[in-house]
Amino acid sequence: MIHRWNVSPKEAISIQKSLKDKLIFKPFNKTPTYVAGVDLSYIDNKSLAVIVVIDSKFNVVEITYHIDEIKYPYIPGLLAFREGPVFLKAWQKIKTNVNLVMFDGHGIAHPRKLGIASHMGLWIKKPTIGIAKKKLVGTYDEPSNTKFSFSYLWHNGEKIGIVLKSRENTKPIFISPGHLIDLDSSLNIVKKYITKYKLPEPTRLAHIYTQKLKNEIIEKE
DNA sequence: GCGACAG
DNA sequence: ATCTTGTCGC
Repeated sequence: MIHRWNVSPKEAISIQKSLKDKLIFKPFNKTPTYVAGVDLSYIDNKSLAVIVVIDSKFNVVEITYHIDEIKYPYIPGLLAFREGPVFLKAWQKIKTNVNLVMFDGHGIAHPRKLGIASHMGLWIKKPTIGIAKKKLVGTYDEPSNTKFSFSYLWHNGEKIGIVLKSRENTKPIFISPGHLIDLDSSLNIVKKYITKYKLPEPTRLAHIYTQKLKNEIIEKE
């Protein structure tokens, strides 16, 4: 336990400010054997977290999930306080030795440099990367319409992420390091997991399974 | 005060 | 995230 989750928005913000300095950024050049993707969906008053683990050939080797009551509202900048607890419970069920985790949301591309990917990285002590579909903070130039062309996301005078055109004729994705990895390594790893779709396989598959599981649960009620 | 605002 | 069918365009 690093801290409590049942906190007010003000307390949450102070927690983020104190955790930010614990982040570590370093090169990650090895080829990961197992990479996990995380995504959530909502059913009535419950949230469903799904973790998909794939190997280097993009084969799914493990899937775990956890359903819990929604205990925190969605507040921009405090996403981890809404989705973090559910993810952590699903994470406890993972048996595979995961080498890196990709999250739906930002890493350090956050007002206090502690988006959900960074925050969760501190909890699980694993390299993490944030993959977001929209920016939260920062400015950038629109990358050209060519696969893998990119530009940097800047905030307060520093490079906090990469805006990548992962596929032609599609809005770019925002990549930022979470924990135990740096910006350049994050881009290289993510590119390796992009096939013909907008999102890298870990996150893309997690999203598919979270929707699939959700529908299976809905028809049974 | 106004606009922005991950999922 | 979620409510929701077809439709335009690469």
